[in-house]
Amino acid sequence: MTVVTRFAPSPTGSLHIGGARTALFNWLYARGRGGKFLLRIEDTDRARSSDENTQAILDGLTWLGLDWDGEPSSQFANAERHAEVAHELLANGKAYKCFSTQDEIEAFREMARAENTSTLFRSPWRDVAEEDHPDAPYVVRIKAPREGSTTLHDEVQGDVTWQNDQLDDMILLRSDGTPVYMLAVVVDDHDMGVTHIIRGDDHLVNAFRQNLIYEAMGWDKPVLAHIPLIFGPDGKKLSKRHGATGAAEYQKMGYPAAGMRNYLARLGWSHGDDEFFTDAQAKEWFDLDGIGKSPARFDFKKLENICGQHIAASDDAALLHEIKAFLAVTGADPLTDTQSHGLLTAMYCLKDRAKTFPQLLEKAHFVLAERPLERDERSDKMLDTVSRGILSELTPQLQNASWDRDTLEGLVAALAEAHDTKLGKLAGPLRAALAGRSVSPSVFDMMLVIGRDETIARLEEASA
RNA sequence: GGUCCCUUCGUCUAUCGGUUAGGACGCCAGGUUUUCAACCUGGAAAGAGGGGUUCGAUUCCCCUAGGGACUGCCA
Repeated sequence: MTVVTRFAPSPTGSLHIGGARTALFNWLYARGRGGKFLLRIEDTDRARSSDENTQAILDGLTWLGLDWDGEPSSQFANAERHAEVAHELLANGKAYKCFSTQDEIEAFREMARAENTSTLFRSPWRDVAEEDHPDAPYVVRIKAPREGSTTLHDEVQGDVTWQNDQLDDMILLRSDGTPVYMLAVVVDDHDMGVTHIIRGDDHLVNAFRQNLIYEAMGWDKPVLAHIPLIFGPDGKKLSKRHGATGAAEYQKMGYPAAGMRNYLARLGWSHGDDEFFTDAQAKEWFDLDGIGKSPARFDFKKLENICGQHIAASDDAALLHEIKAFLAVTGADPLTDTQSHGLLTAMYCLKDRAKTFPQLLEKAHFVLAERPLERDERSDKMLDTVSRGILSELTPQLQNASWDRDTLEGLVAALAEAHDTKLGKLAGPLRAALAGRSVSPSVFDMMLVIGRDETIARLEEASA
């Protein structure tokens, strides 16, 4: 049997970080098994759904590298099919028409709340014969069993048992004939051939409601896996006050997608002691029984650490490509060809010192900037008269030196010795002259990257 | 309120009845060092509480506490 998973976001907002992880789990599960990963936009709430949000979700998934099979489907577009199923249920007596008005139901709930009794609405129309029906608007409700219990097996939560009298006769079709989410999900999942439903555990209770429809239609039930939610650093449900909740925000903060995938995968799932892994390993290792049952808190420190490892392990050209995309989403100026080329050349000494793209770019200033270099305050202080003098001695020596690391190191070391000081004392001013920043790669790496002419030009500029 | 789910170092987690309860991030101390980052060595740090079951419980069961989800003609 081919595995078919799906991610089914509702476009009432952009891609939430929790949703991103749900998508990731579904993607890993399908991709690791040669299965399909489908995307379904649950846009049946016409008032709150928007094309902009749908696009934002697609963009978020694309950024994360979670590619889906086929075209994303629209749940709203399947409304007729959903209604058809409801009518079939109506025809074979598994569902019924309920003429209770919303006001009546609300009045009942208020009373129930006041009396502290169950607010589950029991429709008086459940067993009323067709000929006694009024000519009035009605909703279609499913006939839920009121006795016994139902046990559902969940790959994460284990066996979960629910008393049937806790289930209400949920609405399938609204009084305007449109289908409701609970029906749409089941019909779509069935029609799309979904074999494994991996979703947030806020849907665990819904699984019992949806089970009613599977039972009534006699359909095969998919494997269930309800994964725990992600919390903010304070242990509360992740919300706006925690700062970044949308996937796009992480993209704008400059975290590499591979690092996000790795970190998000480790949040709630584990494979022994493995912390840092590639996509290929994640696909191979990912399994439902490795998913934990308790909610996990989001930890930026660990995210950064993992991201740093991924940046260091990345291919230079791929990194450049991703950095360009990062610049584009933040609205920064695109790199010129010269800058791109320089960044690529310098990548080897940049990528193992940064955890995010902004950090990498900061250290890349020496190769991105052009003369005259504007210096920050700290590096400006480095260039006092004494160090300027020493640097000016270096310039002529560089003129004919062989341009390799050993030679350059030797020259600077000798210069330091001549002035009865250490390399460490010279490195500061040298760095200031070459980068105009106090944070950068090794001074020798910088010289190697920008070359002899530019090095001399910058030194002359600094000692002028 | 009712129903359901969850609970190992600060955080993410390993353990599938017998371990000095392991790893990672973070933190602290020391080392290396050319800034940053990295690296090396060492260290502090956990089974929510209470009952059982068992020769033996972090592990199985129950209760309590805390947290969460659901309880819509939203998804």
